[in-house]
Amino acid sequence: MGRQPCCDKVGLKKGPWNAEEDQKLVNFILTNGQCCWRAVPKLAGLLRCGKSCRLRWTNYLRPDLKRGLLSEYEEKMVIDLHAQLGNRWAKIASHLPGKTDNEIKNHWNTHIKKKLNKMGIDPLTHKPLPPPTADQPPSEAAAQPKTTEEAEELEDLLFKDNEKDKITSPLIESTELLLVNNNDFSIDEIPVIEPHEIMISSDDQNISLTPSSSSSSSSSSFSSNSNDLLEFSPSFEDYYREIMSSDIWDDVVDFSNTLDLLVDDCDIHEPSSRGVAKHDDSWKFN
DNA sequence: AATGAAATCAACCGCCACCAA
DNA sequence: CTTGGTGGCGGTTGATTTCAT
Repeated sequence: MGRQPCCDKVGLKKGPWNAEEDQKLVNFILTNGQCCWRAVPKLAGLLRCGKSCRLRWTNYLRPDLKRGLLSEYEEKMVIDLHAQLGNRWAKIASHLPGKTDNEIKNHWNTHIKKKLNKMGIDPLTHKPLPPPTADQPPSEAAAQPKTTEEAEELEDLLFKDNEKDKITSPLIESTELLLVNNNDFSIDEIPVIEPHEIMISSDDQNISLTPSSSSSSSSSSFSSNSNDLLEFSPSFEDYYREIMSSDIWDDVVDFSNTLDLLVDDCDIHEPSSRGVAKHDDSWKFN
């Protein structure tokens, strides 16, 4: 007698989601909110497991997701948080608005791990890897930094130099706090970024939202030294501030109405002819 | 252009924590 | 306290894409 499956898997669809399924799920959740994932597939008319629906929503369809690669300082945040928390991806993701645990986990495994290895840092312990022995000839994977550039990059990644490139983002201040008092700082004290402080990005442009009045005592304005940050149009900023200041997640129906407004103003590109809704195919707003 | 290798990432699986009965 | 249901998490898989030859 084995473990009872999370749901009746007979006749359930698996694998990649298509645009039609996405739409059904989004429509259902925007109309009814998130409740009882087990019941969602049936009520939404999906031949999916409830777990699969939850995962699809949280990792891909949620409107507050910020898709795309992690920015440089988000990557730094991940490294630093990982040093404190280990593989607690959900916890790490909670400090990076718009990013999912899955995304961060994937990014860690595919990019950051290699990067750290290349720089001679053990991604598990965040300590320098032992120098190669005779039995263990040097490999590229565990090489110590050789060039000045590599050493500088390493330094950047590990936040050793707080004075350099001082960034006034609330995100970075959180990390600086953590570094200044690394020994006794609890990661749970890192302030989760408030909605009005969120920086979101779309495909080709990043959207920088300047908080009207910052809740942070040390940061009165949001700015970044990153050149790819652009001020977004006031209309969107106003819109975004409006929806984020309302209790959208307590009352998803309200958000649905707001989204309708957005949809009215934006072109939604139909998913590509490919059956699988991958990345930007499903819901692309102009 | 063809092919195999490597990289990427969405999705699945199984375990665990929490909560209500 | 025990049990069953549910949601959430982290590890892993495997299909797809990209790169190298």
